[in-house]
Amino acid sequence: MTDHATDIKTMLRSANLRPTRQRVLLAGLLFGPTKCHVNADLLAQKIAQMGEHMATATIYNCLHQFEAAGLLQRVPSGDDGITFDTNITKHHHFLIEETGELIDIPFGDLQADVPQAPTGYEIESVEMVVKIRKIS
Amino acid sequence: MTDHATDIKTMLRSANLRPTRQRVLLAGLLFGPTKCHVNADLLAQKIAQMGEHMATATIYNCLHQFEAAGLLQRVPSGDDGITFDTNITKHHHFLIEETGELIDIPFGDLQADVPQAPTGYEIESVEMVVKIRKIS
DNA sequence: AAACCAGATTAAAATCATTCTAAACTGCTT
DNA sequence: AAGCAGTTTAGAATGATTTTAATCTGGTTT
Repeated sequence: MTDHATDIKTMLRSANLRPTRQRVLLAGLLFGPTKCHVNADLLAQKIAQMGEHMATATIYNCLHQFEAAGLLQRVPSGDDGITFDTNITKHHHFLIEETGELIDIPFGDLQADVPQAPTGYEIESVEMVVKIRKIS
Repeated sequence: MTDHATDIKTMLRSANLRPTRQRVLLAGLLFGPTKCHVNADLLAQKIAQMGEHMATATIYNCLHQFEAAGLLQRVPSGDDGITFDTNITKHHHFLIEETGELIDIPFGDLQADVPQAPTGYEIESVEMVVKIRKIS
């Protein structure tokens, strides 16, 4: 077994997720060196390209489990369904209007003064989306 | 006809929307003095409470037309469908995690330094959502 | 290494908000 | 009063996500 596969299994076990064939395959696609924004459909396509198969429900299950384990973050998306981000550091996003594509904004580039939460509430997260469009 | 109804018809005409019975009814619910966050379902309920009826498609049609006319803004919502805001001034939102309820944050309370858009793109909007939850 | 079982995967059906369709209606102009 | 473009409508369609209930599998115990 490659070191990479070992790392992934270790990561999954640390998250209290049994390293099943399906979770290892998905984690391999998601947790490489390159950060990316994905949805269930895109992953299904990649899996199909590899000649593999996975039930749609399994893809959703795994994504939600990875999210619960803090390995993924949900990000806002234009209109189309649920999008996850493998970059779990604090950052914001450009959203290209025409295509729905997301681009990370490093956190340092976008400082915001957050107001006090209403009495009795605590702030959970601050998420900024800067919608942009091609200059015509 | 009341002045209020006249105002609404004028508003609709200014937006190049014929003041049909349905649009006047919806506009009456939406464009009162109190700003609010609504979705199609909530409006259907209010209409039912008034003893009126309107096709679901009509509610969606009108909301999209009002949005296109700049009378409404779309706002991010937890998970549940499309939400519109009758407050069309620049402002951000608290989102209560447990309930999905939105609370306006006056723009002045939340200043952000927005980074330059990628080359060839222009900034369309900046939208910030501060997720909060009840202190346990 | 066989048995076992909680947890995982699966195909297919269900859900449900939103959109589409195409037929009937209505505000406005003539 | 007639005519027409624009509206509304009920009901069907869509499509992403979730549920279901049966089957399978990783890991532990014997």
